[in-house]
Amino acid sequence: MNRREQRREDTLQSIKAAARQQMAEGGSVALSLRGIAASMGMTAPAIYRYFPNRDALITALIVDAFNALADALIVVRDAEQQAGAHPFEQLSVILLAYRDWAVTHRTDFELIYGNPIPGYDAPREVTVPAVVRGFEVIVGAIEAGMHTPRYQPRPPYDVVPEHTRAHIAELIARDGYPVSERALYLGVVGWGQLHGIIMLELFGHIQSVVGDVAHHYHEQVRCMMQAMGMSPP
Amino acid sequence: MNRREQRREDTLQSIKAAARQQMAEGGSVALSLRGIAASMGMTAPAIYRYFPNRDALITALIVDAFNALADALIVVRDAEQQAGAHPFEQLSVILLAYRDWAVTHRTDFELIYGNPIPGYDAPREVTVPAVVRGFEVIVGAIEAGMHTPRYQPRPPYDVVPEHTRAHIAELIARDGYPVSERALYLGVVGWGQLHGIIMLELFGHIQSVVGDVAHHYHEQVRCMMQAMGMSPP
DNA sequence: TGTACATCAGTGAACGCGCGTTCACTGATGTAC
DNA sequence: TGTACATCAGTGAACGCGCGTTCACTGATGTAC
Repeated sequence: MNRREQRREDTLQSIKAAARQQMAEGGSVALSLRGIAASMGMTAPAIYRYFPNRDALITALIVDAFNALADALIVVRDAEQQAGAHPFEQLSVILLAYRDWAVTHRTDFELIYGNPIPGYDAPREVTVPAVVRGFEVIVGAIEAGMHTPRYQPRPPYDVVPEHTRAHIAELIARDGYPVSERALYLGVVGWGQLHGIIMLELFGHIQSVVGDVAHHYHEQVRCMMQAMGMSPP
Repeated sequence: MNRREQRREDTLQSIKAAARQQMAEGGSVALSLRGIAASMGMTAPAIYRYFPNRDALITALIVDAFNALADALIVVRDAEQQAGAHPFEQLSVILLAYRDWAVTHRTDFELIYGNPIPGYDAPREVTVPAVVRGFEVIVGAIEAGMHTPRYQPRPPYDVVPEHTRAHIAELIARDGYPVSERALYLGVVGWGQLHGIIMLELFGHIQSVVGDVAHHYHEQVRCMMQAMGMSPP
């Protein structure tokens, strides 16, 4: 990488950083090439040396966000593994990290899980693998924990509803996930439960009811795991 | 109401209908006074006879949406009550109606529960009572059911975590809700769980995992109620 | 090491567009006598 | 019932703004001999 390539890489990262800054201030719709360029002391057409158009920039931001979220989960998972934690302890910490990332990077989280940007269609072949990377961390911990004595199946989460089971089986076969149907099912059920709290928190609908949302979330992770039979030691 | 007043009322409703249509096509950010006027065959300044500015129109749309959602829940609640259904059956049907409204009025749902519109701040004194109206329907059914033998408290949802309990107690005292702490707690917990599924569905993140989302949601309502001790007859 | 040429990041002007909002106005609808 | 006046919905022109994108260009950086 010579000097020119280095500078190009630096500028590219600066553009994305400026874009994130812009989103932080006005939401994901506030993204504008002219605004980004202005905040960098450049002119708008310069951006076109780095991205063919606005949509390409948005796609890059989305992929970055999904990967950053997955990275954050992997980091804590690995740290827990190093420390010899039980998979269910890993899972608990991973789920807390999930919310943590969402609230500390709320703009990125809104970008990937909030309203789609009008006039922009995320190319699924690019985004789906990035989503899966993060989701696999959660499901992996569930799967690992299910093979230990601490997993005590408990109704109603001891069975996978037939209709959903059939669909999940297909998905596992098609994409070759190394997980059981039940682990994937419990993963998506748990994901849905916690995702709701995070969305309500991000958009300010739940604070007035529960007070400290971090506390409430932590409590719900605990309750959910208990209800699913992933009991504490 | 004379002819002029009638026409005024009609036009006002037409403006809001056109606004909803616009949102349906381009998301809540696509809302524009000029666009609305154009779709009605009017000129933009005419809108100012009905709303002092764009924000006032958005506020009206938000309040309408919250109320429409609450109305939808109340309608099914009342129908179930007429039919002599047990409060937990009412609750189940109410929760299904919640998702139903969200997917059939997805634009309105996004407007009230999705990304805030940049540059717009919803006046809380107007929106909060509208939110509460709907939430009360859910909590009311829980409260009623808790006084019947079909409620069998079940861990971990048999206790309200102390920190949250304190906050909820304050809220009940301040606003004078006619419900118990536990009913409100179970309400907000359940709301969070189901809200997540709806948001994931609306933004297309869950279909590829579970297949039929309506079916999955229905199943999760059942599981959640069972886990909370609101068992079937 | 020095020179000629190629590459390419960034500029500045321009395009056509849609936006919210204001203002002075026209013409229809309603009211008072 | 008819007339004079007030009310008010809607128009058309205009404002200043920011947007994505294009184009021909300048000048710095890198490469080949």
